[in-house]
Amino acid sequence: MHQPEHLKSAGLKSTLPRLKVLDLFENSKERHLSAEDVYKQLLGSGEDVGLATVYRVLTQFEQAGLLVRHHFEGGKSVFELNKGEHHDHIVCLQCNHVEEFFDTAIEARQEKVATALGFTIRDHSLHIYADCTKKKCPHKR
Amino acid sequence: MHQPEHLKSAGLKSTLPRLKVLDLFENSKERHLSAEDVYKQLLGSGEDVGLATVYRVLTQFEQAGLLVRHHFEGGKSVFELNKGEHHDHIVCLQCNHVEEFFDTAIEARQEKVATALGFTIRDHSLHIYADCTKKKCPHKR
DNA sequence: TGTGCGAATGATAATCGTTCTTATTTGCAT
DNA sequence: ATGCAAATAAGAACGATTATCATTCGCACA
Repeated sequence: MHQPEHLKSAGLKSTLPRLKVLDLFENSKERHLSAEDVYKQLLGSGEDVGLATVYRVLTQFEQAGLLVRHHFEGGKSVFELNKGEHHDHIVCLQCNHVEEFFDTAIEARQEKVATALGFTIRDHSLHIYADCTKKKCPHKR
Repeated sequence: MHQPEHLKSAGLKSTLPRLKVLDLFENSKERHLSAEDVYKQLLGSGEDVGLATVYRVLTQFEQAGLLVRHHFEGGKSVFELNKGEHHDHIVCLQCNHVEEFFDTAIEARQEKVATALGFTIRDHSLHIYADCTKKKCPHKR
């Protein structure tokens, strides 16, 4: 059920809080979770973790490449499992659900634009904030 | 020198702090300023404004459409004069200078992607974080 | 040109997300 | 089993931003 190997290969000890957090990301319905989300869900599951530990673990996982951090509007960081391939995000303004997408043309144009301006891209983020066109927003929050 | 009309047409009283802030954005070398930047520059010019007022004024100007707010990485909001036309940003990782660009192809693809996923775009932000390719970063900070 | 009132200000406290500190506990090699 | 470095939990501290509130100011009107 748990994957201590993931942690070990990342040079991290296999501790309870770390396993719990990893588990949460692998089994949670929402791919994108904030530190607060993680903390509350763990508390709700009867786990006894400190908020500070959650923040520390998330940051460590980010540095280890297990998680990716995003800065959406609203001031709080959001994390997701690192699937390896980059993608951008559409955030539903109704329910805050996050949809992922990847568009080769957009990626290519970004490179072109940056090069033309004399820059070498290190990172980028494209966030689209949008309304779901369906009558009732289908994404459960 | 000052433009009380701008304020009046926005439904805002023409007060000293507001005129000073507007002036700063119109005459400052850097187009992109944080609340702290504005506060320090005003203090440096001998003005006696409160930090709270700076935050209040910036938010009011944003709502009035005079300024646009951006959330770059680093946790603080950055503002710029609203020129009317949308554009995206490249942030220099060396000096934090912000360069603006607009690419029709990228904008079009975004619309296409969002529509395909069943969304109507309300807003979006594309931030490219990059290194300047010149030996010495030419942008003064 | 005063005068009054509601809006705007500045000082400071409060809030929010996040990080730091420290004493205690834990994983794990021995 | 045992020891020790690493990890933890609790709470203090932090930086950016917002709220509170008593005082001051802009401005319509007399």
